[in-house]
Amino acid sequence: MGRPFYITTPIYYPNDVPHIGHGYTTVAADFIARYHRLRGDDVLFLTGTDEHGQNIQRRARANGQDPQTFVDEMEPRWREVWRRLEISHDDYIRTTEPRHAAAVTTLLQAVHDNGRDDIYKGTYEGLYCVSCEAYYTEDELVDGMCPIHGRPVERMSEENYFFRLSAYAEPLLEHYTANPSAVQPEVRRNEVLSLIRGGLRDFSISRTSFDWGIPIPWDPKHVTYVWFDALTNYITAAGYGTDEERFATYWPALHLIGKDILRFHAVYWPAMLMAAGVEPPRQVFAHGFLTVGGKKMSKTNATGIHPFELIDLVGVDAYRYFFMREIQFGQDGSFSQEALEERYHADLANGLGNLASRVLAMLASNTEGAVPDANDPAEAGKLPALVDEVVARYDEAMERLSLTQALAAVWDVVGEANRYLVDRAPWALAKDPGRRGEMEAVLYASAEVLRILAVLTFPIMPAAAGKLWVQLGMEEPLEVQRLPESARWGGLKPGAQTARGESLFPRLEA
RNA sequence: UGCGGGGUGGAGCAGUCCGGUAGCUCGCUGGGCUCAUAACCCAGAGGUCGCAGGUUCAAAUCCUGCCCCCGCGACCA
Repeated sequence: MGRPFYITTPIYYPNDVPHIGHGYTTVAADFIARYHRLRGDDVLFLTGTDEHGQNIQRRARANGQDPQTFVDEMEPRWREVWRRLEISHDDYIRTTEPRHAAAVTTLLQAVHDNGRDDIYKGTYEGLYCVSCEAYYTEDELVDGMCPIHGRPVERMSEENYFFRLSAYAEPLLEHYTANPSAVQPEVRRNEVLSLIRGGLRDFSISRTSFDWGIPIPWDPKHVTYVWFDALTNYITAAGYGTDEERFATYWPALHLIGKDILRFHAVYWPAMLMAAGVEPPRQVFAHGFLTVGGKKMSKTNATGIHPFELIDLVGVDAYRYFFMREIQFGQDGSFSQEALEERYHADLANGLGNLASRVLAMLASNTEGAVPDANDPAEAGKLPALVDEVVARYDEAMERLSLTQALAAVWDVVGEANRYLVDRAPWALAKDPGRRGEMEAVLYASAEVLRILAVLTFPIMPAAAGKLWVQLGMEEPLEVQRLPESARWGGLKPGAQTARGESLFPRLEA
């Protein structure tokens, strides 16, 4: 097994409707995970659902269901989305699983017992609706009334356990000073540092006002509240509290998140782990948000687009490619169907797809589809050197999570391959029997570059890369290819039988 | 009011940290090619880098002030 690499997405709320924002995070994580597998790393890629809390309990009740039945019914919609987006997670966690209760219990107990009194009893105050048996925040109220029952809420207080976050400002600052890459990109790191310097308040980690959650081990009248439950999923899946060997192998993780939950991942979470004597995450990377029509995507302004709408339009490969290529990973970016279609045509149909089409067509008409025995890098123009350089740039960009740059590098090869064809004009060479050898060398180089492109695009476009791989007559599965070996010039075997097959990216009909 | 992001050719963006010929994609104009998904290749037009000062031999890039747009302060990536 190779070097361990653990990557996570946030866990999603079962009752949310999946939209392209959720898809964005998860596709990015999948791209990174697949890339690391291509490098030969021992990857653990985790996603899942966050199924506890008063919100779930409230909604289940409104549905006349018990919470477990409710989440059991809602949760499969998420797996369906991930299945259609070709998400290759190795593990899928539901916070209602027994292994998660075990990890949360172990973590809480470890913090509780750390000898520094980091968990203590305090009083929580809030606005309470007796009918819902739940607290609301000021903003959730409608005209000062409970949004569900329309009845007045009461200011109530209850005893809660609190986590002494305030004690961790210094340790966190030290950690982030010693590990500048632990929060990225740079803007987010600065944000976190100023947040910490601005002072940290202890936060409440338990509730007695509802019971849909994991009991506090030393005081089971209390259930664990939000963050101590949700964030812990990342170590649960790595084996914390159940499989120490697995945990030692994979932890610490790279957490991919949206910038909205930065504070919890970069402040609360590492502090919780420090308090329990567990190593903080290796890196928290917060990407930007998608905007639609200049506005942040949200349910309220009806800009929440379901991934299936777009998959049906351009296919899953183009879907995945578009978001990673169009939007500088880490920054906000706008989505529009026009941009999606434009990039589909420019990069995929006219770019890679058409390149494959012209090369395979020339092989079909000139060598009956067989790869000519004519590997001669000297006849391959700039391609072999460019491929080497691009693979290096690709690696370097992926390491920095500059996903957009990594893809741009790969498309430099597509551009050069198209120029190479015009330059060497194999269709003209084919008319001159005396230049048969030269034509074969050019066709070999053209097909070889396609083979390498299939390897490089596999992490972002697994289905299309696989199709191209088969069209090139490759026998070994694409899944077992490894970088950098598989990107070395000359891997295409003479005599292999290529086939034109269907277009990789047919033009969209207007 | 507070915090954060942004204002660069028609559109969308990179470059700003570590000053020194303003770059990419799309679109547009002209030409080439005809293997290919009316695709591909070449050339060209088009920008006083939000505004005003300042520092400097030199500023999109550093400093000061101002204007405009957007997001956050919601258990929505």
